[in-house]
Amino acid sequence: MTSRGAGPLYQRIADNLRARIQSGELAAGAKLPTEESLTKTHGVTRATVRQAVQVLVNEGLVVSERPRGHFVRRIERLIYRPQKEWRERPTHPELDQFMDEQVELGRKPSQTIAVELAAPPPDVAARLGLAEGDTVVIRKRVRYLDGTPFNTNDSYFPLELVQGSEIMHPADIGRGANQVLAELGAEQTHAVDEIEVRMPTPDEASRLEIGLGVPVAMHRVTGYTDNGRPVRVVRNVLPGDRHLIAFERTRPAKPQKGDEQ
Amino acid sequence: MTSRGAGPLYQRIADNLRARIQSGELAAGAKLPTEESLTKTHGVTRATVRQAVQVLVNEGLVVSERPRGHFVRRIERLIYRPQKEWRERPTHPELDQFMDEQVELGRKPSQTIAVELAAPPPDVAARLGLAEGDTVVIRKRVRYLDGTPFNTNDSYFPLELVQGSEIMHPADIGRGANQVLAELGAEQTHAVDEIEVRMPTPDEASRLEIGLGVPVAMHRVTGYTDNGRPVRVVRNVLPGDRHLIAFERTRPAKPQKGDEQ
DNA sequence: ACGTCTGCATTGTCTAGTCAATGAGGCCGA
DNA sequence: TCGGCCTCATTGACTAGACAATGCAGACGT
Repeated sequence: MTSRGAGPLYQRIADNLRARIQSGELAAGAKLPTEESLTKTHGVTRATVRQAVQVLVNEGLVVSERPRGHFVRRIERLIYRPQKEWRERPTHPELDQFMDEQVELGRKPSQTIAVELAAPPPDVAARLGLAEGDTVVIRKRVRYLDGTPFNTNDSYFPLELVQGSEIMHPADIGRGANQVLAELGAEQTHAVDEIEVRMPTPDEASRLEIGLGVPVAMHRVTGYTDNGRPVRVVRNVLPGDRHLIAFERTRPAKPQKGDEQ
Repeated sequence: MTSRGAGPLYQRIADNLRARIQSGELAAGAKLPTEESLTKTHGVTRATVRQAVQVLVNEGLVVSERPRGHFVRRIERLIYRPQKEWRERPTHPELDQFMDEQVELGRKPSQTIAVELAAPPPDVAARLGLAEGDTVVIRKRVRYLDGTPFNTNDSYFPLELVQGSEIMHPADIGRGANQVLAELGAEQTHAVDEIEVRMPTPDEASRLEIGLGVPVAMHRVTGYTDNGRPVRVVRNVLPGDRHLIAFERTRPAKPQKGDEQ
């Protein structure tokens, strides 16, 4: 009745609001009508209105700021470049490439570092060629931008490889962990990147202050030496509303037919 | 009371179920207790139980198969390799690299193709250097595996570039769209890949039969010729529960310091 | 043996309310 | 002028129901 179109009432209300968001009538940051007022305009109970709004929250379009109201989510993605690891020398040696880039844009990065010894999770164990009972050194970092958490960066190293090295010290490594690995005779020259897309676990959601309706990308890097030995696994958790992953390719010398990938 | 630990009742119930899933007590494919039985074991009304289950659905851990019950989601990810575009010659020329790989694993791929002329969406217009009022040729594909939709692959070409070519014909291009572009004097030798992580739009969700709690990766490729002209944009929509994006890197000749990216 | 029909368990939708929690803004006193 | 307190609008959590929709299995009929 209010909207033509089929489906349950809460879907129609959600469709109506979604359309108004996409059309720009409700711009990013705008306040949605209160639940109370929606009950009047659509002639349903508050429970139904709440169900409608919940749909939009789960789509990541709307955030709730209790008790101020519901607002259209603002999304600003910063560019995240996996390839930079080997591309550019940081101008601020105490930060890595990602954060370095942000400094140049006038933002204030910071990070926390913790080091622990523990058994590796199954995916890491498999990639390092270890058993799940083995011990790895884990360097856990949370990176912040302007005071809010931005992403996490957890590195896993085989214990025997980095025992006693700077990697086990919970402070920033100015010259980079790759450099330390090289000094230990395990220079990383090859890497496999994997990206997995899913909803955050409750742990991740709280560590990164991720709201409802925001998925994450898990960017996992396995680093290998020249002779194919895996020497580190990094797991980056990137909230979807804050990152745009970008990389570049140039066609190899001898081209072959390729279709529309 | 039922579980120690704080928070609202529905959260505790959700936490309880989540723990049982992660511990393996409720394995992938297992049926959750019915809402009715959960009301009894936790001493709450059905509305509260439903709220708890909804949390798990939105986390992507649980699917509802009405009216059979709720089940622990099965996840199987296939490896998706953006770099393959230029790497390997397909053994089945009528399919592209991604599907080709699946044939080898004994799965049955198929696809639908539609071609239309329309104005480009803003992100595509920006990357092709066009105005939003211009016209582009859009080749829309949906790829299926064993009968269920797997991902979508929409290519955008400037109209003047491909006018009258095979690209405008809604059938498979055996030798690949890249080859056709080359024959038109616009050989693609460089590409920029971007990956955006978000919840699917309702359109995407229905086109790909994506359930609640499953995010997507939007993999956007902008292809350039030798002299830097953008000649195509491809938008791949990859449901997160079905894909693992993978690519490889080798360190360039002159190494520079890099930190733990 | 085979199709059809019917009942049923289970989830989906919706109503009508109550009370709690919380951020913001205004009021008031020092 | 400034800090603290109070009010209030709004969302969050929960109860107690009713009825609809739908796959499946078992009964039934041919």
